[in-house]
Amino acid sequence: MSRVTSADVARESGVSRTTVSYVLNARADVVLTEATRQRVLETAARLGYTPSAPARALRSGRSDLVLCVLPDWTIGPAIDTLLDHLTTALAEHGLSVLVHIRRGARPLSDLWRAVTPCAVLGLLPFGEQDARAMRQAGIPVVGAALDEDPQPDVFAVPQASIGGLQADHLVSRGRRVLAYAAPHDDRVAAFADRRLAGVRAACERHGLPEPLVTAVDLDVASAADAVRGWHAGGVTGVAAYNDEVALAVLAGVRAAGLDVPGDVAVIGVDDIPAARVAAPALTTVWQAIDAQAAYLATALLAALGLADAPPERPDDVFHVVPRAST
Amino acid sequence: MSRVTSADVARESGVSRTTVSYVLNARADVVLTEATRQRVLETAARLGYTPSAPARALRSGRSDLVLCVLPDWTIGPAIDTLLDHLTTALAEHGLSVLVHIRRGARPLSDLWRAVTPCAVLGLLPFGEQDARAMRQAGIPVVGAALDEDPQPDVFAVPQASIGGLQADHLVSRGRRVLAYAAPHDDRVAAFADRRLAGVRAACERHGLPEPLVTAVDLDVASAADAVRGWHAGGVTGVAAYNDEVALAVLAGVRAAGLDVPGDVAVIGVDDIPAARVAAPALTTVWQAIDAQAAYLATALLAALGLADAPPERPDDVFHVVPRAST
DNA sequence: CTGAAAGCGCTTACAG
DNA sequence: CTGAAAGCGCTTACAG
Repeated sequence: MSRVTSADVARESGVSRTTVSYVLNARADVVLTEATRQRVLETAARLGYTPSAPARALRSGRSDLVLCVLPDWTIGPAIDTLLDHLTTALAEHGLSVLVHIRRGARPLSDLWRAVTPCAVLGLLPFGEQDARAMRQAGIPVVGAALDEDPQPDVFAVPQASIGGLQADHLVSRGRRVLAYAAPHDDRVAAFADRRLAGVRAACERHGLPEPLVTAVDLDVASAADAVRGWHAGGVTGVAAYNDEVALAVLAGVRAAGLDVPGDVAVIGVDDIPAARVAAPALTTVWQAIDAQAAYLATALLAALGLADAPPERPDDVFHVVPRAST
Repeated sequence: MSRVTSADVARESGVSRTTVSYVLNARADVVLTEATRQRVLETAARLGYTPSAPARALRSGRSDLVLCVLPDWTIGPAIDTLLDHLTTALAEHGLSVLVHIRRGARPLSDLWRAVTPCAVLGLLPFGEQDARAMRQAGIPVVGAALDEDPQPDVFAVPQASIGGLQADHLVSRGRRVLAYAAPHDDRVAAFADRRLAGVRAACERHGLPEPLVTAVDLDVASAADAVRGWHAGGVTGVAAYNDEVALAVLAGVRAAGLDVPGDVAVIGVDDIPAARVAAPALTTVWQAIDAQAAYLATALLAALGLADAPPERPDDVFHVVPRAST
């Protein structure tokens, strides 16, 4: 049982491969008799014909694969949701998602040259050199990035604003001395630093002292140490890098014999399922992953000339979900 | 700046494309002068030559893409880790991972026929028809599946054993009336049912009554309702589908004014970061995702004749991590 | 309105 | 030891 080709469909339909190609690609500029069209379509379906992706790619110099480059750290549930949405949205246009997890400093160029994707979606900042080379080769590059990326076609979630939102919320709860619970994982440092910058800026804006910054491991002992340090420094509000760190801080506060939010208020980022059922329920920053995914998908389709409409930047990208911990 | 082809390398090196192909594919059965070999290698590097994946795929009828089929629900952090490991392990052999998230009942056949992957990795059970068609087309199919899959080349995490482990642990803590906290999400029903079956079997083995089964939403109210029901039924130990459900149960116990583990012991599955810092710290079943990923990668490479050694089934696939909640 | 022919970039029998 | 030629499956000018 070898592969069914367009030649098979042509022979069975009594037409040439050219005609088969015209029919199957629904070329509007070519006029065909309806009878021929129907016959070819019917034969293709009956034979279970699927065009060979490699052959099309070789012919056109462009595959129908979208190369999706991920950072080598896990963003958590967000990345799952994002990929899920992207895969679905792109599949509707016949595009498949090829996931590449970026490891070490191995150059991206080998991969994209080999795969000849029709577009590249970066969920992390590329090296400038890689991006330029891809654009030169005519491959649209769309990406999510950190806030100060200068590319106009890059959708950046303003990480600093997330920190600002956290700080503003703590201030609205009457907290005047803040701390930042940083992650210990260096791989997320780029994100953590920008969120911290947002907290810093907000403190300055509100005329508060600089926030105390402490790295917190995801265990009770580490968090309790941090909490004791902050308490000694008069801290009454803690902005955590994400919900996992925030949950560790909650545990640290308990271990230190203090009360949330009485002694110290805590706010995270992500709204993971565990946040809602924490003790006390964790206030957090919710991110509209769906909207971000939809934006990226549309931006990508637009870059390929496949979108119905240009992408609309989502406006409510994130907001505070107030709960008992603040 | 158009693509660098093997013809370019041939011309620059003063040899034929045949020779270039022989050198670059390091064919052991062909003897070439070392000088020629070096010259070709050097030219290829200087020109930045990358063989066209589509062209190779068209020629050989097989791409270097591994199609990885995921279920349409998110398994959580486990899937991230798994993909991460797989991508890395396969990249060492020049293989790329193409992720496909299964949606609805759309047939898999279109995708694999179009992509012509060199292998398919299923992280969910396939339809028997799809699997047979792929095997007939000569595409190795490797997969993780639920426990009672009959295929010998399928690596199945025995889901029922996870439930059994949970129940055994609760019994070892002196609990004689158990409940099962099931997820509300139908998409994970296949997993949940098998884990529950394991709990049931363990209860029978220990001469305990049938476990009470209640679906628990990931919020306090739903969990509190469930807890009150169980308490009225004399339940003293709860096995939860996963850690997220278990954390909800902890919150429900608190809301119901009861004590963990005094009144009721709780055990989850996954060991997510939040489990360790929960109040009280959550006992859970740890799964060796790394080992599973390594096994799958090796099994896949073996099926392709690329592995150094046949895969060794990991033995410690999971074990209980005892903490304060039991 | 439809077909014969070329060519995308690669590898591999087959000759020299 | 190396080269000329064919062919993987597709699409698209170019002729009829």
